[in-house]
Amino acid sequence: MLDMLRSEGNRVTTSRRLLIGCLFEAKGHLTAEEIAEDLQRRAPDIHLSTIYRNLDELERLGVVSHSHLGHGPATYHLSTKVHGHLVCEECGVTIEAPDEIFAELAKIVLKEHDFIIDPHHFAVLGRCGTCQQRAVDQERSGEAERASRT
Amino acid sequence: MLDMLRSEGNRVTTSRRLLIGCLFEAKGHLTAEEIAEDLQRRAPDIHLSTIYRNLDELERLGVVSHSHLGHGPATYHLSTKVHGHLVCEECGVTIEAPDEIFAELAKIVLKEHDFIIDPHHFAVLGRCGTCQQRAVDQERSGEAERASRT
DNA sequence: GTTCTTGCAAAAGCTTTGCAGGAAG
DNA sequence: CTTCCTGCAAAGCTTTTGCAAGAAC
Repeated sequence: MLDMLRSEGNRVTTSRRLLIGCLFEAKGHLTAEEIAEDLQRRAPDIHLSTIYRNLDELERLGVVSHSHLGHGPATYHLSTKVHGHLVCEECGVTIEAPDEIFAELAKIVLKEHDFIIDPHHFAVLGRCGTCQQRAVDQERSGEAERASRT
Repeated sequence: MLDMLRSEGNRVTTSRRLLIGCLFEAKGHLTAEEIAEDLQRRAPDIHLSTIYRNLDELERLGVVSHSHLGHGPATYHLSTKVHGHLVCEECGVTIEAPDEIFAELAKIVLKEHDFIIDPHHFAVLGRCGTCQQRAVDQERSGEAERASRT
């Protein structure tokens, strides 16, 4: 990947080496801020703006992608690690979903709208099982309360 | 809807009347800024922050929703008008999609992840037919150029 | 040496908040 | 007359940009 940078006329610098290392090791989804904290442990004066610039560059080269998992900052990861996300609007939990779940949607949308979906860029929001259950429970206790008042 | 506001202890004010009117007439997706321009034609000193506050309030009451159609500002509309969106990452065109296209995805996700999706909040990004075609054409002319150089 | 990168500071874009005066009920 | 709303100004958060000093090649 460093060679790839070089061959495009880009320089191989400390911040880029560390950034790429960080992305390789990363388990999940890192925001620019989180990446900054990580890199700054090894090189304290790497600046956030440098990280944004490097992420942009790597994204242009196609090796990095970002996703939006809800309101709040974007998250970055290697393009090789892309996958879909389900994010609960209530508690914010993020579920990583295999791409197969989008197969049918992709097919329909291509046929009906001549549109190729990229199901990774934006998460699919909704409500997780736990929060559904909580909503049901609250509904029930609300009913009980109303009943007890009569 | 004005009665609904009143019954919740909220006041019916000029800005709220105009805001609701604007949302009823609106064809598509309006950003807060666009709503502001519209209302200010009738009441020049309605402030953007007032609009944000009113939209939040109406959203809390469940009559307004917002969606994110890409990078850039959120768009607001009556909850009765929600629908899915396909947005081209390249040219930005927005296609309104009927909800049926999400039926299969919803079913799978519920079964596999006990998760109820809300397919309206975030658009589905991807590439529209026109931009696909353009990419193919460019690829072809690139090939031609490379060939002519040999 | 030339060109690309960086740190810093500042600004941009969208949205939220504190406050004091004003309107709705 | 009490409570809620509003305009304004300011700040918040994420991301981008201009610039001059510095590093990679």
